[in-house]
Amino acid sequence: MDPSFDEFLHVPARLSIVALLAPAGWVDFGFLRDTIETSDSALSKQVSALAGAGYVSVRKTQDNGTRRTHVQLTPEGREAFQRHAAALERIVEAARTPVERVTAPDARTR
Amino acid sequence: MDPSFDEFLHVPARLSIVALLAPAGWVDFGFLRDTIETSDSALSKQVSALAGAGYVSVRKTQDNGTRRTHVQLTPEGREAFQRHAAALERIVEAARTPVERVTAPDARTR
DNA sequence: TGGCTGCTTTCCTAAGAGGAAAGTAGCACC
DNA sequence: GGTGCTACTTTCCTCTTAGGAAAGCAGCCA
Repeated sequence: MDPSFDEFLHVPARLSIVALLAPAGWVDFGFLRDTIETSDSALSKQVSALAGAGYVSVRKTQDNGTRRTHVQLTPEGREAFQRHAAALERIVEAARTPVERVTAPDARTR
Repeated sequence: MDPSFDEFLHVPARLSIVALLAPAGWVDFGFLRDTIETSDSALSKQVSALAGAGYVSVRKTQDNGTRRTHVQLTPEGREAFQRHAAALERIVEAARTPVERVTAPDARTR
């Protein structure tokens, strides 16, 4: 398989997080959770996993009273996502290009 | 999540099979197995799964001596794939479009 | 009848995802 | 300074699923 196909990023939960982060800067946890419609625990685990992979960085802030956690893609995370996105586009694109080596089972078929 | 995002098709093993079938007609089992570099058993299971979902049809042929199994996308399989591919493109595209609602943790951060 | 090819099925193990609920850190409030 | 609250985080557990290995099977040839 295409080496830039990133199985780790490919899982839906992770793909949606990273895709949402890609065009943004720091995004807060609650917004992420509500937008991708997941639970605190599921999101927290995925964010840790992404942070562990070096794909996102996490920052805690305190704006008088409210404490929030923000997440941002790291440069490596962005690159990984771009590579994976490119791999996906190649797949989708290849799927549009008729290929040879098709063994048509014709006549004496059953 | 986008309703046309097809989790069943999204798994890499299935995605590669379907993407390979998309531009082709009948493709034979051995070619499929060698191209996507998987095992007989893994491929057989995925093909059954896809057939069970109505996404592919399977045909056995016998050309004097050699017996082969061929697989083809069904119209539903093709549509499902196109929908999923479109969902992927929307994700990748959305990732390029800057989004509002980004909570920037600036100054008093830590 | 036995062997071979080309899948198919079974058996098993291991990974991983997510729900539920308990845990925790920092701050506000009294 | 203890209590509560908010905003996550971690643990525990269960369930699903993928794939390797190997046994099974069907058709055909010799």
